[in-house]
Amino acid sequence: MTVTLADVAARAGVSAATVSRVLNGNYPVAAGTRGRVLRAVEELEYVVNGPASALAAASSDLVGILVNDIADPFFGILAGAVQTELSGASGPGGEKLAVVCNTGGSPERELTYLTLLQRQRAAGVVLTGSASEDPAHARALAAGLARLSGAGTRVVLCGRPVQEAGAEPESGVEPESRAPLTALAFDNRGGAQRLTGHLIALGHRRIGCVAGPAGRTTTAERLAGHRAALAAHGIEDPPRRVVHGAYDRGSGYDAAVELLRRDSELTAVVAANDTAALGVCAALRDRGLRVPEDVSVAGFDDLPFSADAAPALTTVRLPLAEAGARAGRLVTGREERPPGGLATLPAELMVRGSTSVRYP
Amino acid sequence: MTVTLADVAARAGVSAATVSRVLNGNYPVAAGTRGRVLRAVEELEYVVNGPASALAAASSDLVGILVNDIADPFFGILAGAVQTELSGASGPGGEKLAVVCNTGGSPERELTYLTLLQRQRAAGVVLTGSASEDPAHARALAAGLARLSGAGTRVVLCGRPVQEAGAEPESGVEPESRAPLTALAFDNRGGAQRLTGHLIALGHRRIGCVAGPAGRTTTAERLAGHRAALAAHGIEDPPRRVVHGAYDRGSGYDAAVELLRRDSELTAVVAANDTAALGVCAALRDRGLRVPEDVSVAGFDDLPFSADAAPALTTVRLPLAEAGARAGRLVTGREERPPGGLATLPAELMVRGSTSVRYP
DNA sequence: CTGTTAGCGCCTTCAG
DNA sequence: CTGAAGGCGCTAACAG
Repeated sequence: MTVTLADVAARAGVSAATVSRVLNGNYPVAAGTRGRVLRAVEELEYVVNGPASALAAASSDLVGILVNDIADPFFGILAGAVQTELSGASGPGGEKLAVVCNTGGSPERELTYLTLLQRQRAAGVVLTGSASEDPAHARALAAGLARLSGAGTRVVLCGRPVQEAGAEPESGVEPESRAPLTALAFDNRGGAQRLTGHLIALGHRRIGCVAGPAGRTTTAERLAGHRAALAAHGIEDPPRRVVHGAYDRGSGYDAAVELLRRDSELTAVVAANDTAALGVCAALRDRGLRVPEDVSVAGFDDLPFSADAAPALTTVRLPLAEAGARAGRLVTGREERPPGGLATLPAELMVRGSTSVRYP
Repeated sequence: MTVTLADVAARAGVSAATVSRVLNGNYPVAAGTRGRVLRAVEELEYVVNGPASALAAASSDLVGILVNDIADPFFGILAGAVQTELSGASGPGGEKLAVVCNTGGSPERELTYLTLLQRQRAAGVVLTGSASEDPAHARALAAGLARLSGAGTRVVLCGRPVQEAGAEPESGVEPESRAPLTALAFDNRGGAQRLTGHLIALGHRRIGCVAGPAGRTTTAERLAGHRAALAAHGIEDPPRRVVHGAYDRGSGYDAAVELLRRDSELTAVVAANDTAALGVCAALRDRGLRVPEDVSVAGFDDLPFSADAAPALTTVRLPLAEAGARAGRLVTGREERPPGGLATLPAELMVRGSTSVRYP
């Protein structure tokens, strides 16, 4: 019914082995033979059976990309950049397919997807975004990644701390068989510190913080940077100035309302990301406060729409496209892993209209 | 080395077939036996070999999603919604994996991905976004989709016209073997017509149009709606009032500059989508024109950030999440296909601050 | 309910 | 440079 390698071989008057060789181009074949085979492929509209070759060759051309939420441009940009590099991978193994897995930030789903990808014998996996800080999950994740590595899958962390990278699940495992992890981290801490430092320089002292979801590494890193800036200037930082929330507009809105309820004298707010920052702005406006005249607001990530918000958002730019592209090259083995397996990508302060000197 | 079904069977003291049966849960197995098998699976950390089972069962659990650009929230939302439904597919075949393919709007890449997905024996494919209007590509695409359908892959068009749906590549093909295509279309034409109608009702007569990329179905549909509204009111529509461009901010900016160069008396501009509309706004601002006092601007799609732009964008809301979710259910066979295989989703006019009555 | 028996379609030594 | 043969790991009839 469906045409197979054997059909092509018969049509071309050669053996199946020869057809396989011209198709994979990994072995010398006479030009004439190759031509006949290729013609037969065309005529029969033959399409390789991926599962069959994956089984025989013990390798597939799937690459998994784990993201919190593909609808969020932060991850969309990252995933798109990875994907672009995958399709450019004409080298060893040719075109790879990107399997995008939405974890929704759930550690359980993260593990589930890791297993699913291992089941597919994925050639590589890129984990993006923040990780859970829960030790049990960190351990389970490290074990899962070790199993993948052990199976020959390349693992790249992108925009994640390296906590997993160092995990050594079992001694006694032959090191050669384990591809080492590679990590691309963002300088969240430094970026946050510069951002809050910028607000302090503008005269702000009562700075509210809409932190990201609790228990996640990215949240912790950015919060640490924020606090470091405050501490460096001897500014007190009572716990009531920090509210945790998700990375969406509604959370930003609610968090801002809560922060104002706790302290109506705030003159600035740093948000978990740009989307939340827009929610903060909306909440302020709804309460009759102007941005930045009454309250300065800052975001994080510098997503494309941030420059078009009104006022344009002061934020911290993360090199998402570069990070994704690099992760894509690393996971396909087209780029050498950085020394130590870890590279930190810069976070650049972008000063725009949503922050200004404190007026009162 | 790597643990197989046979290992699990040995450990549990049963045959490989039995292990397969408990794992797939598609055949009765005694509770006790099942327990022993499951324990063995745990102990051995056994993970099914996807390619092997796909080969034997002649089916995989991969679903392809073709998008123009996953970094664009329009597609991110769509893809995310599809994906969410896939992981909820615990029914027949269980969890499906989403393979996201960025075509960049290139018909060639579209065909390439279709072949790649056919090679993987994908369980289904969802094609999103606009299609090329070129007849040759339309034909090639129809042929490709027919091949997929013929191989048992479910095909769903989402936010696409049905031109492909009717294609009959070869007579003589047994109809039963071809799963029929299903299409979910947006009412682009109606939405555009209402949008331009809204501007006309506000007194605008010289309305510039930043249309999407030329030669694409979505562009054509929206432009047709725009023109229908103008025609309905007897407003002339010289060609110079329309400029084509991509769906990004820069294109919107450039197009606006060009439109103003051609006619500095414009009082309104409708853009290809929200992102381009923000570019239009930026261009107007840079030339000292206020939105909406001097020029009204409208977008399309109603992406999340549109409400936070300044001024908030008047636009047309497309039910992206609903469409994606439905496509996900259709492609996994969890929802009946609509009568005739085609459903049209409504496009709702959202009036906000970026459009106002024409101030002469 | 469970074991046995054949392949699924391709890759990969090993000869020639 | 090409062909023949075996097996990758699993599923799907058949028997029992």
